[in-house]
Amino acid sequence: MSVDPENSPEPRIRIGELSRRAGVGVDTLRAWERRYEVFRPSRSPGGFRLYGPGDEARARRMSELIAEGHSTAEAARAVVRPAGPPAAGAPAAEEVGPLVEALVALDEGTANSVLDRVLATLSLEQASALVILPAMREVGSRWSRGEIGIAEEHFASNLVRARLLALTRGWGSGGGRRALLACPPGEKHDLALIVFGLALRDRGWRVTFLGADTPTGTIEEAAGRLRPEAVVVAALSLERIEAEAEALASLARSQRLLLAGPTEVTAAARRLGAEPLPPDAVEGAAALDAG
Amino acid sequence: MSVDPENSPEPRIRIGELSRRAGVGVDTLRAWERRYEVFRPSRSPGGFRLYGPGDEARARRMSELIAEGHSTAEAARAVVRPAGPPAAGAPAAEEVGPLVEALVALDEGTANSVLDRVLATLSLEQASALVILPAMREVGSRWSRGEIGIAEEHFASNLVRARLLALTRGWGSGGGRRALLACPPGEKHDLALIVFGLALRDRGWRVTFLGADTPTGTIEEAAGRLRPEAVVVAALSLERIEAEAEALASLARSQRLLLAGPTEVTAAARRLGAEPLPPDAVEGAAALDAG
DNA sequence: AGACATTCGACAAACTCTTGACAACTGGGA
DNA sequence: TCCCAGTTGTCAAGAGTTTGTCGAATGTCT
Repeated sequence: MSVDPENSPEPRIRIGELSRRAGVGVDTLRAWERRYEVFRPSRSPGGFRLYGPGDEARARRMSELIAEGHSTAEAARAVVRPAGPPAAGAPAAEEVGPLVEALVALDEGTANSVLDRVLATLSLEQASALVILPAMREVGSRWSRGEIGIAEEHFASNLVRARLLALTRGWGSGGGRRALLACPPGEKHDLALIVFGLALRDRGWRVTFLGADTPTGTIEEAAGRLRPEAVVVAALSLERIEAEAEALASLARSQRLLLAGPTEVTAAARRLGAEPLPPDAVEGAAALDAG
Repeated sequence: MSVDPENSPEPRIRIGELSRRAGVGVDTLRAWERRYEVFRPSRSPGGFRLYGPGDEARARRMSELIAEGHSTAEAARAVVRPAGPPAAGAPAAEEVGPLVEALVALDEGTANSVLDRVLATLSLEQASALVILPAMREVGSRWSRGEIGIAEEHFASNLVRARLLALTRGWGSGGGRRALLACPPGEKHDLALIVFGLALRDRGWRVTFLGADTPTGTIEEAAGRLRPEAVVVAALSLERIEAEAEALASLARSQRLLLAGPTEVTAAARRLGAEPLPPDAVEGAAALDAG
């Protein structure tokens, strides 16, 4: 799952500017590309390299790793590899703090560069599981502790939602198995559900997304028309499920229904005739795909 | 919105005046037009270029992007939403129907291709005003007539929101005047507000977006911290405003508050100490920028 | 009349391209 | 300790690209 910078509205930069921003010489940048394929810049009509948003992050990360004593080849391997378990957990977790700080400070620029770096370094699934969703959970708990206002929570959700939704182009097309995704009435947190959808998409599924706050009856109607292989309903709090228990049970009789969310939510699944999904969105997608 | 700049009552200026206002040489302006089609000025009977209000913003934004280190060509790519055939009003309106049909059929592929075509043909402002927002209004009214369910409405909002949010990258950065945008509690339709924010961004503003369903008190807190030049609150129904009348009036005492929405909403503005904005999102942005 | 505009072609400064090379450094092995 | 091989940042040369600016001849506006 990669974003191609060609069609991005974001203007690209040439090698000199990248050099200034990242603090790496132009010759070095070209050498890294030639020798390790760290970058794959697009080209201007005349052949000039044009770098996208993630490239500055990659160059910075290279410098960082080299400064920490790794060889250039090693750094390149760490930066270029889309997914890599070795030692990816620790450094990724370090991004959570800065991301949270930027979000609660309503600082769009910083938040976006952290996200650029994270999405450039990690696979989408890792980025979501290790950084983005933990950061949003932290924002949520700061709000429930009264440390920040709803404004900050809204700002953070909207910014992160924008980044994630940008990756959803075409997730409803193709020939794979189809899943219908929605949050029950009253549930406004759809970020984890988006991540879930993206993870499913990566596994070849077709995703139809109804989003937050969707009445159970209309989920059932839509399911009747689309005939998905699975209907996934996600909620953060048990109340939303309890309030709709009857309608969900009815839905479960006509569709394969899966419940996602914290353990108290999924615990209610069997009683309603639904299947529980692991609390982690990415794990959940894997489980659904496997089952 | 001034769809057809030819007939707009807006003052039209010649190249020298634009050069002075935007701080860009006349030769440079002509070169940008010739080489990148950044402008499409109309002409006087004698052949003089006549520029509209958006052109100054475009020129300014070009300078800004170039100062940030982007090449002129890339700045141009980011600034031009390739304007389609002149007088594109009629053909554009023809896209509304197919878009609505695709959306209510939960057909992501078709909906996205219509949007692709529309965004490739028209400026963002035209696409919003002539196609996207009308289509969403049509979806909304079909729902209120009971012809479609909330599922379709949700699907449509989410798909369109994803496309629009993808264009918001960086709208909070830069050096322009800052605006704080939010919908009042209970108001869930933020699409027009996003369009409004994008139109402001095109005019050089910085946008901080709190989104749907934001308590007035937290708007006030955020405004206290960000000190924006304008706070814009948008609602589709008067009820949302009335329910928050007192809080909004209080907000209007400490901030420059503008109300956007249908006429019955903006009619309530003056009573609350706020300023009304035109119902059309793009016109509204132009008005705020001009005032 | 005089300020302001138009087009077209052209130029030069700043930047970037590729290829190939080289010197400084590293980490062993003899 | 010396030497070798691999690694890596930097440089050079010559060609090509990008882009602001200019000149010249001509036309428009008030």
